[in-house]
Amino acid sequence: MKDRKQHVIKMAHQLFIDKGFQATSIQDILDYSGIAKGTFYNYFSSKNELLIALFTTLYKQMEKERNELLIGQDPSDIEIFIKQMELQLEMNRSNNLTALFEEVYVSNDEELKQFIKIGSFKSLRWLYERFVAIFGEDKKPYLLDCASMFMGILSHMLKNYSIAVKSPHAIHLVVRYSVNRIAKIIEEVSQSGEQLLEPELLDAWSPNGKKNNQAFQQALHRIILNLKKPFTQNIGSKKQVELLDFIYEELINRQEPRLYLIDSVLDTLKKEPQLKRTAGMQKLEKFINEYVKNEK
Amino acid sequence: MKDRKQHVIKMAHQLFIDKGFQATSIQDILDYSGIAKGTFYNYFSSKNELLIALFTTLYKQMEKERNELLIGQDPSDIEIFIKQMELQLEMNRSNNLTALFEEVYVSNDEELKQFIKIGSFKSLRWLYERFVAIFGEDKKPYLLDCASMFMGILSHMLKNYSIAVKSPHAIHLVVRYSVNRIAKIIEEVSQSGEQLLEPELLDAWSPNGKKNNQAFQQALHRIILNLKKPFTQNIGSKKQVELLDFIYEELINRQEPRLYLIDSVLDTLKKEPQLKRTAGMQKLEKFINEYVKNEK
DNA sequence: GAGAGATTGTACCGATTGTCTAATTTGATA
DNA sequence: TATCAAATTAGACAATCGGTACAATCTCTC
Repeated sequence: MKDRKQHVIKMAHQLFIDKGFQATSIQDILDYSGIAKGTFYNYFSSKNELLIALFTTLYKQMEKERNELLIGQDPSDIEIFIKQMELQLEMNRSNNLTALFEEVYVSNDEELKQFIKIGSFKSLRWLYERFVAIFGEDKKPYLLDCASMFMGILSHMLKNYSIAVKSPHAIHLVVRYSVNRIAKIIEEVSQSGEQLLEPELLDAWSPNGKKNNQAFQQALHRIILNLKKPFTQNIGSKKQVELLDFIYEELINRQEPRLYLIDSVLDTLKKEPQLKRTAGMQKLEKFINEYVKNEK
Repeated sequence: MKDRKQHVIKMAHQLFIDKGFQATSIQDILDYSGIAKGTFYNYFSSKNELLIALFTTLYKQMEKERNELLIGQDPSDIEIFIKQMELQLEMNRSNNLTALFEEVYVSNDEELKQFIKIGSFKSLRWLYERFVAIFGEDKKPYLLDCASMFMGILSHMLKNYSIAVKSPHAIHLVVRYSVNRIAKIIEEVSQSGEQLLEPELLDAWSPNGKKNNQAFQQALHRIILNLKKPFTQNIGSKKQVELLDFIYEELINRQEPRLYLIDSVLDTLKKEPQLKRTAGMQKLEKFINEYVKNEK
């Protein structure tokens, strides 16, 4: 069951690499992975959901391998950092991730956009924290600027250099070049004192920012409690209570609430006669849209 | 007639800004600009063609205004350059150009992709030439690297700063910050001597670079003439001669040879018994790959 | 072997791009 | 002013796509 779903993801990934995301129709995926349409929509609620599932597996794998490079090593060793960057760029290349990203970045699906935005935010944060470890706490005020610039230098130089030179060492050369540049920039900005982005912004951007807010937690708790009421006496309604608790836990405790899961659970709950079209459910949806998805 | 077409472009532009390119259907454009579907397809062969027409007008306007800022001014004055960058970024912003670019960059339309690629290449070249004027001829070997890095720094910092701070001065601050950084980088790389991109690459990338080369034209002419030989006496073989002439014209006269067309014509020609697997055909293919596609 | 859940195949819906055509309007010329 | 070619219109139409619905079938577990 689980491996079958993974198999579909894998086959779709292959098609996306070959033809691109938009150009791959669902029928292509069905044919290529040998499943029926009904099965597909049993696994994923849409083509975008499949893409999110694909991204998630790739992200996790990348994070795992990237972190393994650090085990037992000195976090301030810049050579380790270079290896990490090379690993990530190499994975991007072999999975055609940059192309997929760009293709999807401006999609019409709000959920997908959010997902990508969170992904790029996370890698910016990771970069910032690595910079702190490498260049020292005293440079902190400038390191978010520098992380952002490093991303820009790296991506642009890699793109242009790859066009110019077909070399298997492109990634290696560009990473080293970019690291040399950013090291000098860090020296320079910490002398001139110029700064654009305060590192505190990371907390504000973080999905946790809102969640650490006391008012947020209380409001959510109140809403969920209210919705659970009709079920608390009825023993047969354990499932609904569990679903509501799940939403609460996911929003409060999970670093990155899986919005697609929450949406799915909301859908399930909305099918419940006792919740369908109630004011409480609408309030919950509006609340999530407002404070978690930052919409409306 | 002409102004009517321009009117459609203008209306579509408005819709693209409001809803995005993908999300705007042709029907939307028809309704909003009050024309019939037939008229639309009389003006543009597709929605992508319309987008290219829109980009073209915006490009021209941007180039015009940007160059006007230089009239009667010192080209090495960095303040003028800053004004030029601000102008371009401001136009990007007000026209939602960056979003449109990204949305379209990975489209499936080869022509559209080529168009965008040429656009970004042109602005890289412009930036390089401005840097030469500002930072001096002696820095030339490093200025293509720096132009590329400047683009990266600028776009990433602007994106992140705009997310962080809703300020009308965002563009102003980010441009100045980026210029300060790149100025120091130029000093630094010209001391360390590190280089990735040779400025000569600009000529190789340029559509005109190779084509203005006398040797290129003569060689191509010789190859094509050679291939036409078997057909010149036979009146029934007009088509093959026309196809060969087409390739020649397309490569020599067209600013951006439509490679997909040429490939298609080559395929057709290769099916011709008199050309199939001949040394001449192979020479032509190799020639095109080498001098036009910059491959192998 | 009975039954629940997963899977299949297929028909169907609505939206979209793009083609085609017959009828009508416009505009320049004689 | 009359004429006629070109431009424009309205809409039917085909093809494709994402997604829904559902009855029939298969698989696995108790």
